[in-house]
Amino acid sequence: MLMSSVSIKDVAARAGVSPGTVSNVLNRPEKVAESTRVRVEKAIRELGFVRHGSASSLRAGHSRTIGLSVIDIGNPFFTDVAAGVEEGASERGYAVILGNSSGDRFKEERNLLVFAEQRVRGVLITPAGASLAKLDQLRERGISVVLVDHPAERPDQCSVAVNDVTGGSLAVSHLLDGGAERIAYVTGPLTVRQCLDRRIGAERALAAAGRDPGRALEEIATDAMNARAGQEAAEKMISQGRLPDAVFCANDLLALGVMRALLQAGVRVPEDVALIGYDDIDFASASAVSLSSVRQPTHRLGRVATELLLDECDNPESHAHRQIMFQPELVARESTR
Amino acid sequence: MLMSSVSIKDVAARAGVSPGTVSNVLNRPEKVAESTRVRVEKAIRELGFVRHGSASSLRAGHSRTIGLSVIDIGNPFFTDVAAGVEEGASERGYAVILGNSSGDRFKEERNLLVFAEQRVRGVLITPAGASLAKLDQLRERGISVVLVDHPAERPDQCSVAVNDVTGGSLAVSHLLDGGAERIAYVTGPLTVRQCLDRRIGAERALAAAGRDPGRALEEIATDAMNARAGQEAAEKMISQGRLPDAVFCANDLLALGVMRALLQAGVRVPEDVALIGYDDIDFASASAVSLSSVRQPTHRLGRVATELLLDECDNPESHAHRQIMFQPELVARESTR
DNA sequence: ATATTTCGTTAAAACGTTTTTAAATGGAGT
DNA sequence: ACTCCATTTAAAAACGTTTTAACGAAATAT
Repeated sequence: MLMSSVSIKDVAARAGVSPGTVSNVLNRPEKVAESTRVRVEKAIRELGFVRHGSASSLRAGHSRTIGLSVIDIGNPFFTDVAAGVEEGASERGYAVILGNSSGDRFKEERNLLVFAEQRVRGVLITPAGASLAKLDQLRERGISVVLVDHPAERPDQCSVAVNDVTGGSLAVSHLLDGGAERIAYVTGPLTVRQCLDRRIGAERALAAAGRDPGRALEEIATDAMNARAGQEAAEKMISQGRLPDAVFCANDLLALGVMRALLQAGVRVPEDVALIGYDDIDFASASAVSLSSVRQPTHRLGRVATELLLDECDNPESHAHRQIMFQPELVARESTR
Repeated sequence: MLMSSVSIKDVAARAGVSPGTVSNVLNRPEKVAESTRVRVEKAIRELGFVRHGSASSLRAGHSRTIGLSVIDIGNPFFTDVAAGVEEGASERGYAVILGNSSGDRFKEERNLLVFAEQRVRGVLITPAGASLAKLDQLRERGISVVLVDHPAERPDQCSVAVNDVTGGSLAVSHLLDGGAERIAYVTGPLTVRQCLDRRIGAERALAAAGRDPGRALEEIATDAMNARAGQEAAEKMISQGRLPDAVFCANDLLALGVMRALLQAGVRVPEDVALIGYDDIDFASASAVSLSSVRQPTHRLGRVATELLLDECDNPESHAHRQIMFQPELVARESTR
């Protein structure tokens, strides 16, 4: 039984070298003679030595952790992103500190504070509140930041996003192709950039088809972007008796909720009302009527963001800031046949 | 613009006190006089001081982070657990380091190593490999461990789980009530305890109904527990032309895959084949035919596990190890009508 | 008045690494 | 044998905090 902590000194003593040499074995193995290296490695194994990350990052000035702040860990979209991040980070030996902001600006700031205290190497964030100023404070502290699913406003920062205007256009063009006249847009708060951009895309598609966005598009904003909110929105539409020809939802969770409410009320999808969501989460194709959606390269989003971040951390001077914009893709299924 | 790092010394200088006093303000505010406290707090605010977590935990001997290792972050079951964990941890000022083992023993051990390096205060883990010995090594290092969704074998460790034997019984009894004669059990690897326990429960239900488990229950094991694996399993059943009356799946993801394959092949659910899953993930009720399932208190699982862990960390001597076992609950929907 | 306690504060020593500087070692060239 | 250089190791100084023991001053008791 190895008690509490065995330090680099114990390893050094056992291997008959100095602590500095052990450190070199750990961090610059090429600098140390083969024979001593194997001796040290043997001692490390025998003593079960584990490097003390705090001591290491205290002295080195930076840790091997990154912070990830997402808006809703319960949403498969963010889960996929998180999986991509975890994959990319762990491959390069970085640990991921997870923060869930729940779209709450206050919680988001608390996450950033925790990240700052932990002296994370960098932060990946899908910004929820207007905390862009806080992010600059992080940068001033030497913590790199990459925006995820949010295009950077300035050229001196990295970001990874998907073109939501295009996505909104794709969705609504598709509905128009199917013959829709009156379209409802069920969305989360319009302060959320994604929701706003997708609406802009929707309006462009309408305009391009010669329709008047003011008349053809009705907007129903909810306070959350989950299935419950979608269901409630649809129930309200139904009880008011003003059903549109088609519904475009700002994400799949909303759409699944809308679908549930419609089917329960005996409204046929897509015959009475066509329905399209956004994100193409795994479950979209398994729903009652398989759900048309707009697919985003979610996992890649997380992966690429992580690679960008770690590149910025590891090669600070050669690093060129990039704003990457992926393109979404229409996935037509039964709900818009 | 505040350059790099302002330390406790800078704060001390500004407030005209010693560094030790600043530390006291941070950690034992009651020990320091009101007047100096406000003076120090003012200096902290003005300088934008953020405590250096690494230095702090180096000296104090423990950090304010916990590690969470889950089997599949893409599975809503684990996502819910993770959300519960994040909630409980952040409320008490702890950061969560996320590790995804993907059911891979090797990745799991790598996660534990990262946790050990970060000197996390404790670890929450849904064990994937047979790394129980590794967990004892962590305990010897003074890192508390709470098993999540896995009952502890020994009384000196904490665990939080849901009774899977009961759950398996509930599911199969329900299928038998619906008139099923031949039942298929679509499961992940039987080395996964949950899968095994649920089968044991299934067999008990059969025995209790006077059936011969050897005849009435056919087992189809897959290598993963996601929708794709379920779909493939069902496709194989269909192509072999040996369809059972009912299918019990070890989780909802498998069940959704099975449902997709069945419906695509023109098999009616539940008329031709009844279907029940496990976990009652959000999407179960939104699927093509709403899915019957066995509900687990997922979010609570994560929350309670975190509370147990932090209690053990904060009150090491008064802490009593507990093995908490929740009871699952049957949720009957269309797929078993 | 002095002795004792209490309270608030400080100085200094850790914590376990990394990094820098200096020293030791050994081999080649003179 | 001697210098010179290259390679490898040793020693010591940081990094920013927490903590212990000691201290002075004020408050209370003798």
